[in-house]
Amino acid sequence: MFTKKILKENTKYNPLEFEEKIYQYWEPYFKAKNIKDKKNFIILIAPPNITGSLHMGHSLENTILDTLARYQKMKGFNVIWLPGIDHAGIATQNVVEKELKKEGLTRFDLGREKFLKRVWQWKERYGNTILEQFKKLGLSLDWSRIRFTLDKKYVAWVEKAFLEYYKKGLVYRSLRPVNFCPRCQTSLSDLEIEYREREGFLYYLKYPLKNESNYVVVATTRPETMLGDTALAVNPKDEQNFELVGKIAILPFLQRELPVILDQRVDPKFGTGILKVTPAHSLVDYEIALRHGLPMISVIDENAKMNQNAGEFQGLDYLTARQKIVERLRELNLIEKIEKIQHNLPTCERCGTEIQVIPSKEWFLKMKDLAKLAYVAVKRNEVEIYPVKFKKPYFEWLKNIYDWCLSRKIWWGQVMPVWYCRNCGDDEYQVSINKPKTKCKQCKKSKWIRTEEVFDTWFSSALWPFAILYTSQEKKWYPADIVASAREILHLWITRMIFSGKFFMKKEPFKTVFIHPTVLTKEGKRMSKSLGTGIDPLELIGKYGTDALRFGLLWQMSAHQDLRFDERPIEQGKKFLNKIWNAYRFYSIIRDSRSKIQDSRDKKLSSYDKKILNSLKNTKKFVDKKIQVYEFGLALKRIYKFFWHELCDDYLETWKGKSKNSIQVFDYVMLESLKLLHPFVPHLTQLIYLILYKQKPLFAEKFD
RNA sequence: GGGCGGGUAGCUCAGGGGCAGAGCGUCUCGUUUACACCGAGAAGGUCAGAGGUUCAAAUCCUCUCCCGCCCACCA
Repeated sequence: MFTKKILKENTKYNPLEFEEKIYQYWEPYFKAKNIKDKKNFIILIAPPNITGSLHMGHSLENTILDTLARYQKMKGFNVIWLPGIDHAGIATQNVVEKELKKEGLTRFDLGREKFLKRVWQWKERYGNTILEQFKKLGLSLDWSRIRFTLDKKYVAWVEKAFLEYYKKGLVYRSLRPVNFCPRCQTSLSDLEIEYREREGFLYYLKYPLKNESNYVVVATTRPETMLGDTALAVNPKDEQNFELVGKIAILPFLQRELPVILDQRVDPKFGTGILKVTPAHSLVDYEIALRHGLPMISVIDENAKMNQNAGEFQGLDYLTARQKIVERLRELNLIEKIEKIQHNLPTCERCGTEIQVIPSKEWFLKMKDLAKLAYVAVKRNEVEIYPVKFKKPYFEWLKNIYDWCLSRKIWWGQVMPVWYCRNCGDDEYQVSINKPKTKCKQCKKSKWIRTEEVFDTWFSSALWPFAILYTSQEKKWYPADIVASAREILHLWITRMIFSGKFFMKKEPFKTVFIHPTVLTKEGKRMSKSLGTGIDPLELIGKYGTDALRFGLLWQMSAHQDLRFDERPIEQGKKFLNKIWNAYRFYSIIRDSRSKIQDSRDKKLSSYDKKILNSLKNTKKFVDKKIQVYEFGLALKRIYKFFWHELCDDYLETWKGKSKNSIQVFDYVMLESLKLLHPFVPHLTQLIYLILYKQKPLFAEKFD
């Protein structure tokens, strides 16, 4: 199929003509299996979202891993690397909701069941798009084992894990203020919130003091939450306001008595240094309330409207209520001043709606002991985080961790194995995978209905390593040797995998975490679709081919430094491919023109032979050293220099005209160079191998 | 606010106490049978600024200025 004719006739190499064919040729050889006498090298993929489309981050991350995979294969390891995708709760639900919106529908019009059917349809149709795009990167993944986080087996793992946590007393249900998106109608974790800078006002409100003609001035951006105030607080170091401590302020409108307390979370420099404590609608205030035993009074509901505790303002939207309250306070002469300020508004990462903090009954996972497991695993180097500078934020996060809110009130996701009593409501519950046979303690009946709450997506992906690697068939594949990840999911994903693995498997899920560089724009800004600063890797593949893209990315990559993306190295890569192509054309011509017998008589090595052999040896040594520390850029640059300048410009030139070089050395150097190039520019080197050498995958060859 | 990193040739970056480097770009020359997606060569730098340590600083220390990334968050 790939004959010498191709090599002879093409003075230029066109990657677009061959790369797809080469990939098809490889696919059967990507199958993962256990091999006797070979040590495994296991790579854990970061499953992309089913809504995703290939971006530079994926491209870099997986190019690094594929290069490593091929390199390790050629070093003699049995490499295992399985593909998978994540159902990505809110992200996916939002995509389908957007689709519905075009038809003038909301998910509530369809109802839960029909909506979920629709999401599954969407998943069947588009869910594998990103994996198809992964193939375009040339990744050596075993496509016969695609895993999905809502596969039957996977779902079973997640349920089992939750049940196990529950039995050990680590799961609890509690009323607690959570971040809530009134549009998505779901609670959100801190990590799903985006702070957007907006112009707003800082209102200085007067709270009269009990039995005094004086008043206290409190600054707030959200006057409507005052109706839920249960205290005022000042910082213990704040001498100016210290005299207020112990006094009682009176809440306007509702006449509630608010004690003035001390708490270190208060910033004495903000506003007047006095904080109004609203435990139901602020996470910081809730923390203060816990410390001081303050009551929690909710005044805003899940639709961002004022509820029955809001007195005369009940039923108003929170913004309208804010206006009304300010108006009324003005009438009462209880506003000192209003200042314009820039502040960061918490918004829903997915839809941009302003977040409301409201109390909600949610399921929590106690983090104290689990955090310790994760902490110790890295402290003892059971898990190596590289570059090491990421250890510090890792430890800090674990030290200051809060309990993890596991439940979500969206529709798309894995439903929790929780049952509520039909008669008595959600205060009576059972945690069980199947419908419980027990009776409700209250009504003594057995009318259980399953909850509609789903798990936080990250709870499910935290189990990814053993859910995909530790199946009956492939038990030996846990733990993995390496996982690569972007910086921003260190806590969201990596940390949670570590304690999950330690808790359930009693063993770390991977030995090494490589936090790879972030791909920035040429101006050094973040690449982002919404900002329009992203560059589509597929376009670049269409323009230069996959090998060139891989070359360009790796060329720019350093293990420690973020990369400002530049297209020129990709162009350079394409030129390099042509150089390689022509070098082997030349080799083929020379090889054909000399008979083996004639040359094998000459066993003495020329100075050129010695020089190139020495250079090859040094290059290999250098490359090996750099790959071990993930310096793929430096490794590639060394190979480039060796091949282009030392091999082509100097050594090959000595084969023109009469040559006293050894043909054995020539053969050896050309084959070893091809192998050395392969992990970096796989398609081209494979093509040459098929033409000039064997009908075999090049990655099955071992380095000499 | 906390943490991390960067500022070296026109551009992208390497180097990390001992003669300032690479690739791309620019300029000059070269159409000899692998490749013009090429070859030979050249120009181009106060290593952000100031101070210090040292026989010696781009490199180590202190400060200043500028740029960025991640996390937290302003009531």
